[in-house]
Amino acid sequence: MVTGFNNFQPPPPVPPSPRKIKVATWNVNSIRARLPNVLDWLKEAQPDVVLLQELKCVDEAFPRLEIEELGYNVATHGQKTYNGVAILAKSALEDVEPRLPGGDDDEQARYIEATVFGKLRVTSIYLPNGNPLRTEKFTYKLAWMDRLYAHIKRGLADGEMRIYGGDFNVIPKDSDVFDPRAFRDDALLQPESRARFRALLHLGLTDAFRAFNALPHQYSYWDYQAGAWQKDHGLLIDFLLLSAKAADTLTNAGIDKGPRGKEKASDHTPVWCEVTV
DNA sequence: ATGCCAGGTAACACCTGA
Repeated sequence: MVTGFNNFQPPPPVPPSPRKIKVATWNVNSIRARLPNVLDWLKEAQPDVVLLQELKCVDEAFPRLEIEELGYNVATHGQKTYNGVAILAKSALEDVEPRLPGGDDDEQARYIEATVFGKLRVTSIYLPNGNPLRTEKFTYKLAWMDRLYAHIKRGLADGEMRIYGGDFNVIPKDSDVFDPRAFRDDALLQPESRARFRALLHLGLTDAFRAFNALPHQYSYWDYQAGAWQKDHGLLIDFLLLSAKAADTLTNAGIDKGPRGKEKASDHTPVWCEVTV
């Protein structure tokens, strides 16, 4: 409506415009051995949130300063020699929770979650490998997956934006491995492991990569041995699983194979997605 | 059937990984 000269009102403060952010997961196989590769990739790929696994060091030994220098806040849950997970974010990290409930005597550092960008709950998961079969390692894997299922089911009840990312150590389908026969007796391919992974998806989670890429034989891990990388003998075992509210904003996802081809590479490569917060 | 390769720890061999 046209009004007089003196009716001008300043526009209301511009609401913080929706921000598209890149979230990635990467099993680095020792953060100290991988630090140059990780720093190079952070500068190049510019992710806003990074879920790391297999730090292989205690919290005090994590190269916090070098990563903070690139503009990230850091939350770690490490332990000596094995496992260890972290969250990096170009926002505050709120309500950091370093444990998966239900394992009172579980000393393995395989889980950390935090809220980033004030509204997105992210989790870095290093799911147990479970090999060899018919040992307590496999039963531990399945029990851990049962704990994860219960925790995610509770978490999804509030309908908020959540991303559960990490190394799930499950090959969901035969076409997610170069040769399923070679893994017939491997914990990653067992029906019990696969059923539990499917059950997570059936809670209503969206596999970010698979929302954009249905091709078979797309991998996130290649063994160091037997020229697996050169022959593209890989596995798809790293995932970003999004709650419905997060998936509603999902605009892209992919696997960044660049880091796997570098000198001193991790055996895993980053999986990423873009969401809006 | 086993080692292959890589990292960590500890000690110059062994464990774990997937």
